[in-house]
Amino acid sequence: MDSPEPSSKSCTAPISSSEPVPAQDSPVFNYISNLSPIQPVKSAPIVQYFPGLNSPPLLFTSPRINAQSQSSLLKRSQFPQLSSEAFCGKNEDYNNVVTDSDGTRVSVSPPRSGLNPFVQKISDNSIFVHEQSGSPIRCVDEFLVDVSNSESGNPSNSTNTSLKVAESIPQSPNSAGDLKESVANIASKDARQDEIPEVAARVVVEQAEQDNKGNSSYNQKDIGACSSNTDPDLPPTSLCTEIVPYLPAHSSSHYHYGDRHMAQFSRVDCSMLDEASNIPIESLETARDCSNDSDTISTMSVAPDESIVQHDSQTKAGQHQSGISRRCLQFEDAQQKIAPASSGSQSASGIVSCSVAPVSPAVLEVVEQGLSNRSSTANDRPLTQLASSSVDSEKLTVKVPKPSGIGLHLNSIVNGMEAGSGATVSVKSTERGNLSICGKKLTSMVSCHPSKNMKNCLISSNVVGSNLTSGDNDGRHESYVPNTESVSASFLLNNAKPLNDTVLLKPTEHTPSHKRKFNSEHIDSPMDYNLSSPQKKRQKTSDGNVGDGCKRCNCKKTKCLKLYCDCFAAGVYCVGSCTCQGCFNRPEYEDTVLDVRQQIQCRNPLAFAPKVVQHSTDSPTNVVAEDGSSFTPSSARHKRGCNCKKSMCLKKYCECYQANVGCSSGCRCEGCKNVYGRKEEYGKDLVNRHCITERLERSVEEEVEMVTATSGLLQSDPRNQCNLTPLTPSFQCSNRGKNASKTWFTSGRYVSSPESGQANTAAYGLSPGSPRSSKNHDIDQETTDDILDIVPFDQENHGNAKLANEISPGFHVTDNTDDLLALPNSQDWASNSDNQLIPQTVHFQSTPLLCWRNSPMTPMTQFDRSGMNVLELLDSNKKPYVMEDDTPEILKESSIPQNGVKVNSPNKKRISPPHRHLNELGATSSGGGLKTGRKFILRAVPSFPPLTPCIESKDVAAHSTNNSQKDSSSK
DNA sequence: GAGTTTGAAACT
DNA sequence: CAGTTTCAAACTC
Repeated sequence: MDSPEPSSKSCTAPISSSEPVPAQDSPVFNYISNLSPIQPVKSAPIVQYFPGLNSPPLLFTSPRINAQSQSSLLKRSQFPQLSSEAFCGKNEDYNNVVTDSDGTRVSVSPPRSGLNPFVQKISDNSIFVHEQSGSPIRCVDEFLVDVSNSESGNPSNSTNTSLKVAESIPQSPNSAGDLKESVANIASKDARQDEIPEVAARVVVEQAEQDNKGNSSYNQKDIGACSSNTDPDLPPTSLCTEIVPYLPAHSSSHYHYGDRHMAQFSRVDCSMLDEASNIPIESLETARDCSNDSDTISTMSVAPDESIVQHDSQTKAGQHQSGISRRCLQFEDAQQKIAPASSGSQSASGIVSCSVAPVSPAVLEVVEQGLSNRSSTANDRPLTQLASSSVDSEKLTVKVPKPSGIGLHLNSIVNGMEAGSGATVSVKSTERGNLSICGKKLTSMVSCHPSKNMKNCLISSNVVGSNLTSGDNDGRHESYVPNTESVSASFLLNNAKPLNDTVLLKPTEHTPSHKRKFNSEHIDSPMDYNLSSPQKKRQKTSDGNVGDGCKRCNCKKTKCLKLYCDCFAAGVYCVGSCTCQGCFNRPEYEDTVLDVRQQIQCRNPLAFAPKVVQHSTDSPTNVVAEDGSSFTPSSARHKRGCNCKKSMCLKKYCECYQANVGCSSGCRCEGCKNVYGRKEEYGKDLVNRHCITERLERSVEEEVEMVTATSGLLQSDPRNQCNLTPLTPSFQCSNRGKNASKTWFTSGRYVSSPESGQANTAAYGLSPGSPRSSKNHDIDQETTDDILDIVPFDQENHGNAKLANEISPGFHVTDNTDDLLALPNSQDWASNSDNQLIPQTVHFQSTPLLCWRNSPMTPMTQFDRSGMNVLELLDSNKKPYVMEDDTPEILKESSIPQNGVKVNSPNKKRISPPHRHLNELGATSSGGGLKTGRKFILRAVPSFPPLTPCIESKDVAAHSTNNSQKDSSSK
C-alpha cells in the first residue's frame, strides 16, 4: 500500500520497498511469480520500515550527523514551536513517513544518525545531551506518533505525541493529517499548556487526561523547565539532573549494550524530551547546550530502531524495534519501577509501547506515574494517552501473560514476575500491564509469543532508564542508572509495575502522591525512606514487588550499595518503601552510588546487565510462535543460570524461576523442576526447534527445487534465468514458509550480520551507495519482500544467531563468510544436491536463522548475484557441503556479528578462495566459499544496478537455477 | 514478626 | 577457579 512511497524514498533502503515494486515491474518477475507459487509478499508498510531503518545513511552517518539529528531532534522536540514542519520534512526525507495500511503514517525514522555509539558522556550536561539526543530519536518516534496523531486528525492529540500515538494506534489509523498541522496544533497547545504550573509530570498526566477528553493542555513549560531544571516546581531532582548522573554511569557501565542501550536510553530521554518537546524550545535548547558536549549520536543511531518500533506498533515494525530495543533491558525494570517516577524513561517505554499500539494500560499507567513523578511530562503524555486509549490497565495486564523479565535484573524481574503468571488482573496485573504491553510489542515485533514475549517486549520497549525516578515513597524508584545495557526494556515490562495500579488510569492523581522529586529533594532522606512505612514495603513485599512493582529492599549491612540490594542491582534508588538501613542508595548519594556501581562494573561489566535475556533461541522461537507456540517456553533464559541445590528451581530462590524463565544449559541447578522450563528440556526445545527449522527448510528446498525446475528454461542464460527465476528460493521459502519462515528469514538476515545493525543495515542497503549495499539491497529486497517484517536489529541478529545455535545445536552462526559457507545447513542442502546455488538461498529459507546468521546476506547475495559465478565455482560440490560442514562450526560461534559485518562489508571482495579450494576444502573450507561468494557478489552488484530487488532476486534465482543445473550436471 | 532456609554476591 | 563467607530475600512457623 504505502510501500510505494517508502520504496521510492527507500532507494537507499532498497530492501523492503524496492523489492516488490521492481520485481513486479519486471516482466520476468511476473513470469516467475506466475510460475512459482511463491509470492513476494511483504506489506509495503513493513518494507517501508526497513528502508527507513536500514537506511544506510543512518548507519553510516557520522556522529556529526547525529549531532545534526540531535539538533533536529531538538527542533523536533520543539516541534510545536520550531519547525515542526521542517522536522516533519526531515523525517519524510528519511522516508520515515510511510503510511500504513491503516492509513496511519508510519515514520521510519531515519537514521539520522548514525550510528554513533553512544557517547559516553560524562558530564551531567552530557547526559542531558543524551536526553536531548535521545529526544531526537524520540522525536522521530514522536514524530511518527505525531504523524499518526496528525493522521488521526486530532491536534490535541498531537500534543501528546506518544499518547496520541497509542491512541491513534489502537484507533488506528488515521489520518493523514499533516504532521505539520499536528505540530502546529501541538505548539498551540503547548502555548496553552503554559498555563499549568504544576509539576510537569503531573501536567503530563493531566494532559493525558485532557487529551483523553480531547483537551490537550499540555504544559510544555513545565516540561521544559524540568528539562532545563529551570522549573522551580520541579525539584532539583528534575530529570535533567538525575539523568545526568545516571547516564554517565550507564554509558560507562553499559557500554556494551551501549549503542543499543544508549539508544534506548536516549530514546527514553528523547521521549521525555520529545514529550517535553512540547516544552519550550528554549528549555530544549538549554538541554542541547548541555548535551551538545555529549554525542547525541548514540541516540541517533538508535532512532531508526525507534522508528521501527513505532512502525511495529502499528504494524510489524515492532519486531525490529524489539530487536533494537532488546538490547536494553535491565534498567527498564528499574525504570519501570521508576517509571512512575521517571517519566523520561518511562515515556520512552511508553512510547515504544505506544508504538506497539495497543499499549497496555498498565504501561500507560506506569508511564503516567513516571510522568507524574517526573518532569518528563512528555513521557507522561504518551502514557496518559496510551492509558486513555487503552484505558483499563487491568485489561492490559491481563493480556500480559508473564512478566518475564527478560533483560531485567532479577530484581526488577521479580517484581514483574511475580505475576509470573501474569495474567492476574490485580495490581500485579497492572504491573504486568507493562509487561503485557511489552508482550504486545513483542507480539508485534515477533508476532509470536505474547506471554514470554514480555522479554521481547521489554526489549523493544527499552525504557531508558534514565530517569526515572520515581520513586516515591510509594516505592517508586528512581533509576540512576539507566544502564543502557540493561536497558531496561525488560525492566519496564516487568516492573511496569503498577505503579499505581489504580492510578494508572489516572496519572494525575498519582502524580501528586507519587511524584517524587528526583533528587535528594524529593527523596526523603534516605533514612526516611527507610523509615518510610514498613507497611508499604510489606505491601510490596507481599507480592514481592512493591506496589509499584518495584522491589523494596531490606538491606541491613550493605548500605544498599551491593548487588545484594535489589534496588541497587536494578539501578534504582531506594525508596521510601524500602526498609533498608543506612541506605546510601539514594539520590543524595548519587556520587557514591555511581562510584560503587562503577567499581562493581569494573569487577563485572555485566553486573548490572539484565540477568534474564531472551535467548537467541527465543527470538526464533518467537518467530516460530507465529507458527506455533512451541517455542514459547524458551523465550528467555537467565544469563548466568541458577545454581539451585535444594529449591529445585521451584521457588523464588531460583533466579530463573523468579524471572519466570526456564532453566537452561547454563544452569547448574540440581534436580531442576523449573515449571518454566527444565534445564534438561532446554536442549530438547532446541532440538525441536531445530527440527522445525529443518522442516521448514526442507519445504523451502522443495519449493526451491520446484522453482528451479520451472526456471530451468532460463538456465541457458544465467542472468536470464535469474530474471526468470525471480523467485529466489529465499522468496519461495519465505513465501512458503509461513510467516514464521519469513520471520526466520528476516531474523536470519539480520542475524547474519548481527553484529551490528550496521552490518545488517549495510547489508540491507543501509549503504545503498556501496555496491555491496546494492547487493544487499537485492537480497534485502528479496528478503524484505518476504521478510519485510523482519527485524533488522542487532538483537534479533544476536538472537537469531543464538537461536540458530540453540535451535540447531549444530549450527552456530558466524559472520564470517567462511561460516556462511558452512552455514547453510549443509545436510539439508546436501540432500538437495541439485541446487547448490539454491542452497544458499535455501539456506535462508530453510534455516533462515542459521543461514542468515552464518552468512548473513552476503553469502546469499553472493550466490545470488554472482549467482552464476559462484555457482560455477562452487558449483556442484561445495556449496552444499560447505554449508554443511561449516554449519556446525559456525553454530558454535554466535558471535556472528563480526563475521557478519565483514561479510557485509563491501570490501569483502576479499577474495573468494579458488573454487577449487572450496571444492577441495569442501565443507570445511567454509571461508573460501564465502569469500568467493563475496567476490561474486561484488561482481554481480556492479552488473546489477542497485536496483530493484526484483532483479536481484531474479539473479539469485538464476544463480540458484544455474547452480542447481551445474550441480546436477556435475553430479 | 521472628526465625530458618536458600542461593547469589562477595570475598579469599 | 574453587571454596568460603556474607548477605538479603524467600520462606516457614
